[in-house]
Amino acid sequence: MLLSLINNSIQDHSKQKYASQPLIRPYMQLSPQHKELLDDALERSGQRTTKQREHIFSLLLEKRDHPTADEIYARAREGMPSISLATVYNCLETLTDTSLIRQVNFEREPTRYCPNLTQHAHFYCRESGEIVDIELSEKLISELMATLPEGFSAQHIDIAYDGKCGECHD
Amino acid sequence: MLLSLINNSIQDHSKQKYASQPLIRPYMQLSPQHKELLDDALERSGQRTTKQREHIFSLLLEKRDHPTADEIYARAREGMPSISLATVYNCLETLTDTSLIRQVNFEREPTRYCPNLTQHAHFYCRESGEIVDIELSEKLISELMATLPEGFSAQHIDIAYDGKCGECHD
DNA sequence: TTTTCTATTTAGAATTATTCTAAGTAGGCT
DNA sequence: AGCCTACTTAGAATAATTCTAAATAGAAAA
Repeated sequence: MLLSLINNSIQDHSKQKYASQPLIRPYMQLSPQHKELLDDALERSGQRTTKQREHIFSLLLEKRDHPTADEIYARAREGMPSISLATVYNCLETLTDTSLIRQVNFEREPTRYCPNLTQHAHFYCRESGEIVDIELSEKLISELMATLPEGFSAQHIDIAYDGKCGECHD
Repeated sequence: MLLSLINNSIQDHSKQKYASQPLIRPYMQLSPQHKELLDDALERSGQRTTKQREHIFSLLLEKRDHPTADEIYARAREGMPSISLATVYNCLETLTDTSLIRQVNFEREPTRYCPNLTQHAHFYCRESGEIVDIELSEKLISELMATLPEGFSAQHIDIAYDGKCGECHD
């Protein structure tokens, strides 16, 4: 299971036709587990699984950084040159709405996308621009919830640190 | 001291000239304490105190919600009809840079401005749109800091809850 | 299979918050 | 009084995102 997730990013070109066309990066390297996850989530909300949605989802799972829509668009075109930016936005919206990925915002910078669905915060390094996931303990989350006034209930807490990451320290 | 802050919002029209013009809301209701705070902060960073900057600052202190630039622009024009939106943006930037106010962002919505400089989180009510300051204990802040990996240091933590506020609960 | 029907994709226009530009203004300093 | 620079102003420019309308795809019906 763990292995299959890691192998996500390793491609098998062996089944491709002998290329008379220049070799392009094939799309859809989704593991069966992730494919099922995607299909189920889309079906549950009455939407179709499309090549574009699979492609975008697989890109996000493969390279686990926090790309913007533009960056995803650039990566997506490598394996699917005809995809449009509007479709990238549409797919990202669909994946977000079906809780397969989440959006991450820093100040008013372009929205970034993240396939890590565990409760976690983000650390933004001002030096390198790097964004790092910070796991949060259940205890900390419940303390944060307990801080709310009587009668308030939160569906979500968004926590963003900014400063200097380990790499960028003297 | 506390009284003078509260009285901020109460206007004294008595010193105005007998109006041959329609009476407009005068600007600059800054208490001496806040005036000094503003003057000092601006002077320290080599900038001037202007009518516009005083006006914007006083508006933010007077009504302690979390207005957007547009809302501030609308309020500002009541007492200063000739002010421009660009100036509102400029003033807000200056006040932010001199740490007299802070910016608050939710998702990619328009930036909001907040004169509360204590360490606090924001609660955004999806029902009423209300934004409420949530005070955070020192203990909680240091626990959040302690959660960071070795070698990381944060200048700032941005915490935004969203859900239903007390008013909007059944 | 062929047809039908609706969801999806696409290109490009539109929107919107914010920043930039260049010209005018104000007010402290010689 | 005149100069100098910071500030304000109106409007143009920018950039991320959403909208629009036409083309496409692929599931379901016939």
